[in-house]
Amino acid sequence: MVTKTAAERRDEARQAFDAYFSECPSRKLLDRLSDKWVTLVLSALAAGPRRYSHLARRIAGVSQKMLTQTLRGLERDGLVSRTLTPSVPVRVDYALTPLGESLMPLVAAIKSWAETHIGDVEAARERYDVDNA
Amino acid sequence: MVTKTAAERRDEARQAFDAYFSECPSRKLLDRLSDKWVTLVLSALAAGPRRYSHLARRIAGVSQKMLTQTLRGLERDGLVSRTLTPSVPVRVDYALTPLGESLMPLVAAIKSWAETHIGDVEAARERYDVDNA
DNA sequence: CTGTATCCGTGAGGATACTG
DNA sequence: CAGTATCCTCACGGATACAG
Repeated sequence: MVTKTAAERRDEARQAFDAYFSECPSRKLLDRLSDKWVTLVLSALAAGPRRYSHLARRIAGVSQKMLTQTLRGLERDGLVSRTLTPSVPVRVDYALTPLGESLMPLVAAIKSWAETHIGDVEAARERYDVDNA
Repeated sequence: MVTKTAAERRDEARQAFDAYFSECPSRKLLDRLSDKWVTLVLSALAAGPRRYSHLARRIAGVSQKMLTQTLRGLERDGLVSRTLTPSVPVRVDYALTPLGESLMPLVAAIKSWAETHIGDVEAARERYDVDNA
C-alpha cells in the first residue's frame, strides 16, 4: 500500500502535535507548576532557606521519594539551590534562587484568582449537578 | 495496643493533609489549569464560540473521549457554556462564559512569565546535566 | 540526616466500536 | 454530528528496605 492508512495519518498528526505541544513554553511552565508538590515546596521556601528535614515535616504527606524528586527537579531547573554542609551528620539547605523568586508573583496571582472566583466555580458545579440529577 | 503505631500516625497525617490540600482554592485552580487539554480548549474558545467538530480538528491530538470530558468539566465549572441546536444533524456550540473570560488574563500572565524566563530554565537545566555527567 | 533502589497497585487516558 | 461505552496499557507515585 503506497498511501497511508487513516490510522497512520492520525498517528503522525498526534506525534507532530505532541512535539509542538511539549515545546510550548506555557505548557512547560504549567507542567512544572501543576506538579502536586512543586507549589508547596516553593511556598515553604518563600520565607527563606529550609533544611530537608524541615520541608519533610512542614509538607505533611510527602513521601521521601517525592520530596527528593521534586527538589531535584527544581534544582535542575534553576528555581531552587541546594547547599550541602559536610558536617556529621550532613546538613542540606534548600533556598529559592532569584529565578525561583521571580515566580512568586505568578503564584500569588493564581492564589488571588482562585480565592476571588472559586466560589463561583463551586456554585456553578452545584447547579450543574442538580440540573443533571 | 492503646497508642498508635508510627504508620498509623503517618496515615492519619497524610489523610488530614490531603483533605486540607484538596480544599485549597489555588490547588483546585492549578489542577484545572494543569490538565493537558484545558488551556488549549480555553484558548481555542478565546476568539469566540466554536462547534464541537471545529475544536476536534483545531486541537490536533485530542481523543474524542478527552475532548468531551474536558468540555464537560469546564461546563460543570461554569467556565464554558454549551448550546445545543436540535437541527438534523444536531449542532453544538461551546463558548466562554464571563467567568471563563476572567481567567484569560491569568493565562496570559503564565504565558508571559514562561516566554520571559523559560530560556533561563533551559540554560540551568543544561548546566545541571553537564555538571552531573 | 539525607538520601538511593526496588517493587507494585492504581487510575488517567488512548483506541476502538457503537448510537441517537 | 456529537457523543457514549468498553477495554487495556503504562507511567506515576506510595511503601519499603537499604546506604553514605
